[in-house]
Amino acid sequence: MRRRLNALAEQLLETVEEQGYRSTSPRRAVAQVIAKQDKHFTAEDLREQLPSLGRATIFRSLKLLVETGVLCRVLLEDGDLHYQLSPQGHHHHLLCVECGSSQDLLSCDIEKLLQQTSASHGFELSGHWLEVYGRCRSCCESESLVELTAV
Amino acid sequence: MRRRLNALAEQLLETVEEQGYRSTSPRRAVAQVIAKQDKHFTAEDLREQLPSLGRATIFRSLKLLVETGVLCRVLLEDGDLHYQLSPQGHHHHLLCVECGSSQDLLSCDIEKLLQQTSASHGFELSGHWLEVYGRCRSCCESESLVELTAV
DNA sequence: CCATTAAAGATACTAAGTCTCATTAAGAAG
DNA sequence: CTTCTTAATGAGACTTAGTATCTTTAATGG
Repeated sequence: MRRRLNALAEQLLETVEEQGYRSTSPRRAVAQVIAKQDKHFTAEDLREQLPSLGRATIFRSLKLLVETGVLCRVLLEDGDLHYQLSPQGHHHHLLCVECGSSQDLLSCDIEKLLQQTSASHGFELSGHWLEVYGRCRSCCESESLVELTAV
Repeated sequence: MRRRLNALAEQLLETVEEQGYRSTSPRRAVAQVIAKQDKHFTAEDLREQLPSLGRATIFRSLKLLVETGVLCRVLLEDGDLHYQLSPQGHHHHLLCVECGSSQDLLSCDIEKLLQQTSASHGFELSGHWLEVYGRCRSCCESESLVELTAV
């Protein structure tokens, strides 16, 4: 009995199949669970939600999904690396240090700036990794709410 | 017999002492070896150069040195984290993907840009992590040399 | 010079990931 | 629908980076 996948999970699987990989039931399960995550996650998070899958399979799936561009890795402020769904192509993350949510920054305006800075150091730019930390709108708002209520 | 420390190693140690930590012989040894590194390194690199020190001591020293601001962690393109000597305060790295060398970028001009971008997403910026990858001047030059010689 | 206490060393443990190898199951072909 | 090939899985050993615990050692303040 092949469980019904939601639209997002189906899309992930398709991308994998398009690249010539098989659509197996462990991969369907992983896609399903990833589609449900509402923030960045670790391999261990998936494992807890998929106790019947082999540990290696989960790591292999994650690796595959990163390679196919479906997932990306996020660097947390403390140096931990987590995974999350990735919009196609180059992008950055606004990571909320309070609730852990993350927004994608699709337009990367720093490229020009980096290009100049690099060049002035005799450096031939080939890439960069940028993560931005702070507090998201809703965390900012809920704090003002607390302040108001406290008065 | 307290081995003579070079100036840089002495400086590292001083910073540690200033923060109220003891100047022990393992810490001197670690400082000495770190001062000699010409590029970013791992705990394992230190361990090979200091086989007589306990493993935990090396990790504890690294942690201490990062906390005191003497060292910083560098994110390589593949997600590996290495250590390297840190100029005081906020900075970024230009990492050469060919020879592994790294230059520090002390002026961080992206702050303003990030501030704007964040604000437009209702995001209250508190920090960022940026690594820049490419090829350093000398790697670029040695390639042109090869090309010239090949002709 | 001694007492206090931080730090070291040994070692077990955890977390994240890879490797090997025997078994299973996609999916292409008949 | 069955059969074949080969990719993928699962189990489990191994690796790498780091932490925790606990006993012993040694830095420094008095």
